Amino acid sequence: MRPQPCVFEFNKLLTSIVKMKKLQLAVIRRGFAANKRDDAVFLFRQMLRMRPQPSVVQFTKLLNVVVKMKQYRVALDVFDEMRQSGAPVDEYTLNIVVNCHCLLNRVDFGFAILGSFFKCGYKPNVTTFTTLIKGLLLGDKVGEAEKLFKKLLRLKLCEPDEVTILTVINGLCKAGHTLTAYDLLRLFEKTSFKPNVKTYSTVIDSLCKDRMVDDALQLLAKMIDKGISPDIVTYNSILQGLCNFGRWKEAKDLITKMVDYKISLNVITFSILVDAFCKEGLVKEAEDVVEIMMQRNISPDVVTYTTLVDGYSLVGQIDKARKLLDSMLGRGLKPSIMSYNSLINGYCKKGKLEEAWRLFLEVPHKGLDYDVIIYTTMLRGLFRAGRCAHGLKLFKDMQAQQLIPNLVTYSTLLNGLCMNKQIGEAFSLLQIMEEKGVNPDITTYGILIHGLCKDGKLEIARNLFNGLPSKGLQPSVQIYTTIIGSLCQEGLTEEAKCLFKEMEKSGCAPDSVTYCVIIRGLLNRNDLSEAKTFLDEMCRRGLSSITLKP
DNA sequence: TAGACAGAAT
Repeated sequence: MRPQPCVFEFNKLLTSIVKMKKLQLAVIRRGFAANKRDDAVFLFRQMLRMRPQPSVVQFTKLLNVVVKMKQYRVALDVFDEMRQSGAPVDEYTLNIVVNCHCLLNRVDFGFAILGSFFKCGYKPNVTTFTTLIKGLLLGDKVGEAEKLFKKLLRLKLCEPDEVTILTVINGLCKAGHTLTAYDLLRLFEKTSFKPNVKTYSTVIDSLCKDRMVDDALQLLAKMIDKGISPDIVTYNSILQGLCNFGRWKEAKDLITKMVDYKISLNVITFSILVDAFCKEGLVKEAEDVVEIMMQRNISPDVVTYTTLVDGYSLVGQIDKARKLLDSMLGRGLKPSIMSYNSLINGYCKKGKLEEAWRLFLEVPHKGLDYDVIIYTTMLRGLFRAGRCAHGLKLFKDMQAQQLIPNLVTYSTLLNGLCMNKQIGEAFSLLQIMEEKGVNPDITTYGILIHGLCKDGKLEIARNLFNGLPSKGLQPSVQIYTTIIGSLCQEGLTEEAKCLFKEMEKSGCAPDSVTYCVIIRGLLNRNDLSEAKTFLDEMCRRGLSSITLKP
């Protein structure tokens, strides 16, 4: 097996900054990656003992390695020990610390470090303030970020640079304020803070992700007008936007254009295409894309293969999914937690629960940490197989592991309970989730309504349904369809027809399933003419009619 | 201190 990233990083650090043979041996003999915090602290203490003492640059490098491994908490622990032991600290070290606090969503602690700057005789610089702005936006504190930015200009605390501008725009986008970011970008165009290609690409990407692909295309035209050439990142964002909304012809044309403009397609470009084909269930085409990229000497990465594993799982080709995942190690790639999730999901869908469970238990032995999603996948699998007690135990286990169940986890669990006719338990759980501050959404209510209807508790389902508007929720097509179907089953076709009309009036367009459900209900009551009216209406609307059993 | 690719709920 190849070295894991953390061991690799530490070894790089050792060879680059710690030249003492004895220390290297000690560290290697001890074995890395047993505990990231301990390893970092151990290395740091060894450095403290070295004579001559390593410089501040070397201590800072150690911190940087820990940060690159995304172990922000560990980096802060090491920093605390550094200070207590009187290790040298400079403005670079302090900026790293500010960044860690921000990435841990504690921008307040980040601001507190400003005091340390002054105490140590340093001045916070443009990096410090840019990092703090990033931290504020990470916590969706848009107003405070704006205030800080203006303060920098007013008090001339530092000169914002290209990174500052990008950080502000990117922070707004990632906090879900794409249109604010867009307006600000247009505003910056008119000032001396000219946005660069990265800044334009960020907004283009965010517009695409927010379903505003046409606006993204317009912004692309505008940046070209201003003489800023889009690069591979810009095009990849647009490509993904087009693929996500089924605009295949434009996606194909974009690729042609990229080739014409001599933009070299990279592993991400191809991964986007693999993903697009897989989501459509076209795994053969996805395989072809992988083949083409290899012919071009572009190696598929963990994401490319994981996407394909997910594609195979989606279409039920579980053996191919397994083989591909197993082949990753041989190719020098370490499957991620997402790779395992996709495969576990595939096994669960195939009903191969034992295999899924075996794989789930293997996760820690692969050097990976469990996350909320993989637990949710496994929970779904267990409940689907009717193993409720096991599922509930796993739900407890995940919380014992400090993993906080989210809306999807609770909804999955509610569905599992409902499908196993444990309606009472489902409602108790609903109360628990609300107490924990997880607010049910329309999907959650859909699950409960569906469960109640399936269990013949139409009255309770209707009450829940009627209460949706007061919760600020608009019933979905599926929910209307569920209730209409249930009414039909009870022979209440008149009521079903009323609800159908009500649904249309509320602006919720019935789909082919809704039509089929009501047509079947009418046929069962031998109301042939009424059924024909609905059938004609359905065809008139261009909805494909799925087979209707007479 | 800088932008683009993958996983869970009816």
